[in-house]
Amino acid sequence: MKTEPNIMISDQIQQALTDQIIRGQLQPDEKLRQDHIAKTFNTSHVPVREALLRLEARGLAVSIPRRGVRVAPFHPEGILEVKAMRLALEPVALRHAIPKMTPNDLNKAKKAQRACDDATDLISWEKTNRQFHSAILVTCAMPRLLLAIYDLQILSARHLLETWRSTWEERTDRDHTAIINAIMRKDSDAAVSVLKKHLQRLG
Amino acid sequence: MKTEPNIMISDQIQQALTDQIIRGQLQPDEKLRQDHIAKTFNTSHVPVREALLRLEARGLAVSIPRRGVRVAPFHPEGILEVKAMRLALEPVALRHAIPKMTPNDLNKAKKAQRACDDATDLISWEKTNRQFHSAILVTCAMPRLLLAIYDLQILSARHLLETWRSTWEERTDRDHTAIINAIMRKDSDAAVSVLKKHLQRLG
DNA sequence: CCGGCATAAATGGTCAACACTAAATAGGGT
DNA sequence: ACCCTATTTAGTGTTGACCATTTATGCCGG
Repeated sequence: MKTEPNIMISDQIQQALTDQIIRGQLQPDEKLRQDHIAKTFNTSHVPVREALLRLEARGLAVSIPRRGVRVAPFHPEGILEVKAMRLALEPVALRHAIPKMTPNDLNKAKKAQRACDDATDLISWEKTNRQFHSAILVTCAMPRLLLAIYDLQILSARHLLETWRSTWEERTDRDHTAIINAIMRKDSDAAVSVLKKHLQRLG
Repeated sequence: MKTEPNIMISDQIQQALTDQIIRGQLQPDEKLRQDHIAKTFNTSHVPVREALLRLEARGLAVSIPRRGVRVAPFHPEGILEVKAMRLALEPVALRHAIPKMTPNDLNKAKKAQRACDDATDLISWEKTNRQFHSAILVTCAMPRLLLAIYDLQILSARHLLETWRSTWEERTDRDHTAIINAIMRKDSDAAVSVLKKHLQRLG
């Protein structure tokens, strides 16, 4: 009885690197050298290659063959693009999710909302915020769509943490409560419309 | 003077495998064993691993750690999901593309349209059809969005070739001409609306 | 004949060493 | 001093071997 998932080293490396990139510990355009990273994880550089490959696929890094991988830079157009894609995809997920939501699902969403409002620092707020946005969508049961949205949210998070690094203040998000309320009324149109406004406000 | 692109073996392997998966030469759920593939490409299995990893990220394969990679199966829900995502994303790209289109871009789109109508067999039609759908969107200049759409179109193509394997007949696509006409009038609303109907018809 | 167990083969993940390329450094001519 | 070229250095991409785990095979008792 020991079905541990993700024993693959490259997964752990990927996870660690995404965190570091999101939080700005690895800065845009910084070189990601395979054997250096390999040393810090006590592995060879092959699993690192795989992790970097996946980071690239997810838009967190850019690679030039034979010339190495770098942390993806911020382009204003890139941010706009991510926003446009979230604006297109998240409403689809939400519309599919709302009719399927059980009371249990709703409770989880409410819990995520509270955790988000209770956050006292920027990085824990960002994390709980992402969890809230996922919580209201998971019920749609569309794995590919959810994965795409997840990656876009990661990209947004990076931008968010960068721009609000020091200007963040504790607050309760009225949009979130409005969305929850609309979901409780099973009013998809209202929920989607609030979500759209909410997404447009960021950035 | 020899700037050959794609010097990485894994890229070639990835390309070859996507083609084979799309065309059904590799069937759903078929096992993709690393060193077998490696032998057919005269390489070791590490570049194959990388190719498979990317196939998985693009939704063409599924992998279970320590248990290997298989060609992604067809799920009806999966098809629906891809359709919903294209329906959400392609209109965004089209709306951004139309205002930026130069006469040159338009000509390329028309050329792609003609090539598509002139296709005499299913697989060449599928290819030109995809090229048409890309041609009307590239001008939006949103690389991440275009990449996402590209992958979704690949997924659609697989389903398309599978379902129409023998029931395909030569024809001219009226939707395509309607879209082109709307683009020529710079009528984004009309173009998007035709595109949506067009995408809904497939599947 | 069947099911379960032990053993063998196959396959996946990792590693250390190699080949080759691009960048860094040093040298030499003007 | 400067620019151009040679040589060193660092880093990427690939290989073949290695170990661990999974899957197939064969054996045994029932």
